[in-house]
Amino acid sequence: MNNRIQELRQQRGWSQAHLAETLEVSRQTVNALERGRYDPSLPLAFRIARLFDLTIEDIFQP
Amino acid sequence: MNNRIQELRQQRGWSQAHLAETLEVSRQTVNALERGRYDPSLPLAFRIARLFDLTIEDIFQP
DNA sequence: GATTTGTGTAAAGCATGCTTGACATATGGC
DNA sequence: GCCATATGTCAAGCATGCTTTACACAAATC
Repeated sequence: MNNRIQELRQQRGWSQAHLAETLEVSRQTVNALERGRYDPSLPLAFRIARLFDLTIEDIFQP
Repeated sequence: MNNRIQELRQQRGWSQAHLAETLEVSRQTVNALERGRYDPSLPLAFRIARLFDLTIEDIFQP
């Protein structure tokens, strides 16, 4: 599953660590998601979508 | 996380077993999701949303 | 009364999501 | 050169998602 997390994060000038704090996950989790190592849980996908003010469908492409 | 899976399934007159086959998961998984025992993975949430022709946000409420 | 269909649940096991701690590398400022 | 920041990765461990097998119960049909 592809996602636009890195693109959306960089648009805002945030580090992976800053995004991780905001989402209340570890920095390693943000890194793994951006690199496509695994998909987020549904609750985390909702937090990501809300943070960027987008829908889950806008950010994740199955 | 609440969801409308049971409502959407019953609107269509489907059994849990039929929905499970369509989604390519076990009947126990459908039952667990409807009863709120756990949330689906993001890929499964996408399959559910597509099947009912709705967005993930329409079906799942965090 | 026996059978079938639909639903709920439990146990055991494997796969995935997420954690902490640690280390490596690159880049930029001093 | 040294330090700080940012990123990538690994290992071990715990939590969650999903499977198969199995059993129980209710309602409908025969």
